[in-house]
Parts: sequence; C-alpha cells; structure tokens
Amino acid sequence: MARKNAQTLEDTLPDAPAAEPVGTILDELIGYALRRAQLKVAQGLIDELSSFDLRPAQFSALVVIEASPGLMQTDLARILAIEPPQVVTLLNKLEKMGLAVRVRCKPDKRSYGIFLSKAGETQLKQLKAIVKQSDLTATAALSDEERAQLLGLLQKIRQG
Amino acid sequence: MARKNAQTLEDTLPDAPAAEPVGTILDELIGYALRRAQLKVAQGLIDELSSFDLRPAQFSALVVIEASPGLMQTDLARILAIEPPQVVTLLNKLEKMGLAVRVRCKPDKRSYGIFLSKAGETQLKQLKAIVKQSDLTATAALSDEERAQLLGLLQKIRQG
DNA sequence: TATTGTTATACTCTATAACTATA
DNA sequence: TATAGTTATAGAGTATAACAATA
Repeated sequence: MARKNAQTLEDTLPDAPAAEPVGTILDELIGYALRRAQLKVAQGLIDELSSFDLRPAQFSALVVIEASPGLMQTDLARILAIEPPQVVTLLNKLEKMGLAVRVRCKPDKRSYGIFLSKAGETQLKQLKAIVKQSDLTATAALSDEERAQLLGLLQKIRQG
Repeated sequence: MARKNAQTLEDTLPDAPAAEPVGTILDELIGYALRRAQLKVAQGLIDELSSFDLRPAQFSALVVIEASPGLMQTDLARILAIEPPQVVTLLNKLEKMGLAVRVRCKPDKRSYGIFLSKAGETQLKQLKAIVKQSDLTATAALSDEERAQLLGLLQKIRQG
C-alpha cells in the first residue's frame, strides 16, 4: 500500500513514504518530539474532560484557584501563561457552571478575588483523580522512574 | 509585588500566588509539563522561521518532501498527522513561495507527486541549520546526554 | 462505490487594541 | 498616568461535510 508512486518522473527515489518521518532531521529535534508527544497526551485528556464539559485550561485554572484562593485574574493569567482576555472567557464559563466565583472584596475595587465554590471544590477532587489517571494512561509506555526523569527534563527546559 | 491581595475576605489564606503553579497536581502531570515545554521551544522556532515567512509545519513539510520526493498529499497528511484540507493550504503556500511543486505525473490521475524545487532544496539546507540551532538554544539547559534521554522518552510516549 | 484533492465552513486558541472603572 | 477587567476583533490551527475528477 505504501508503494504506489514515483514510478514516472523519478525512478531513483529513496523509498515509499513511511507512516512517520523516520530518518530525517525531525527525529533529532526536541521541539518536534515534544509536539507529537504533547498532541497525544492532550488528546486523551480532552476526551476525558469532555464528559464534564471542561477543557484542559479550565481544569488547570481550577487547580490554581484552589491553591491560591482569592487571587486576581492577572495572577491567573500570569501563572497559566495566557492573556487576560482569555481569563475572562475562562472564568465566565466556570462561573456559569457554578464551579468558581468572582468576589469584589479587595481594597482595590478594580479587581476581583477568585474562589472555588463548594461545588467547584467537590468537582475538582473528582477531576484530579481522573486527570491523573489520564496522564498515566497516556504515558503507559514509561516506568515510574522514567516519568520522574521526564518531568525533571521538561521542567529544566521550561525554566532554562 | 506578589503580596497584595487576600487581606479582606480570607486572612487565613495560604500564600500569595507564585509565578508558577508550584505545589499543585500540575507539577506531577506529564501532560502539563509537556505543554509548557512545548510552548517555549515552539516560540523560539516560530521567531526564527518568521524571517523566512514560514511556519513550523511548513518546515516539517519541506523535510518530509525531501525525504520522500514524489509523495502524495494523503501521504503528507498522514506523516505530519494533519488533515488533507490543511495540506492543501500548506502546499499552496509552498508553491507560491517557489519552494515545492505539485506534478501531475502518476498513473493515478487524481493525485499529484510533490517535489521540492531547486530553490526549495537550497532553502531547506539553510533552514535545517537554523532550526537545529533553535532547538539547541531552546534546550540549552540540557546536556547532550539529557537531550538524547529526552528524545527517547518522548518517542516512547508517541509510539506507546 | 471508493479515493484524491479541493472548497466551504465552523469552532477553538491566541493575540492585540481599545474601552471602563478605578487607582 | 497607570492598572484590572472587559469587549471587540482578527489571525492561526483544527476538524468535518460535501463536491469534482478519477479509479
């Protein structure tokens, strides 16, 4: 099936296209390997979270809010490395779902404190278990030691 | 700077939000670490390629075409894990830039053979050096041995 | 009937500029 | 004047359905 072209113009062609770009510079690029691995892991997560009508970024936001209750939207934007307008959309969704709330309670009346609702706290407990399991499933080819290694290497890149 | 909220409603709050989601489940998720690392590496690459009016996917396509000259658009879609309509847009751009050509030369008259132009081959040589350097720069925090380790782990995930 | 390439379309993500209300 | 949040908008990336030409 993979041998049906390149008979006419070039008959000195290397080989039929493989299912993956093997033997090219792409194999040596961390960036390309990152993209392909991230795509795969993210897809599993997206599938899992879709049952809850949530996206990965929304889950991350819930986690960050739980860890820093009362934080401002600018904080959330900075921590998640997204832009303030994206935080607005994201929080509107979480508020509409009853998982988080904006509370106008700061000395600075321009800002809100962001908190999880009781329902949000409960939901997040369940979500964390599901997301952790999804992460393990997507990386089932790795041993626990390899996972720890990988986390360390990725964090070096992020901080370096 | 990181200590200016949470004085009113909750004074028993943990701590001011850090610059990164440290101490949460996000730190344990391969998926999250992948996303953040990929974002950083990709940004450097995008910046480098923008001088050539190219996107990362277009560079990848040039590499795959060089490795399998004469391949069909369906092959390219499968190898790069993108959808056929995206291949159309991508190839239109590469043809317009004079880097690649569609040649109607197959026994199957529905398909095209895709080839690099002479200019494309020349350009790609230069691009490969630049992209490789960008990849090394983005992962400057890693040793050569760590890079090889990381590549191996990422490919395990992709294939697993 | 199935496949190659294409068009049209839509939905998400991302980024920026401009507005408001506070400071 | 500067900042927090918001709105509007536009550009990519991604996915699907439907079509024309060919098999």
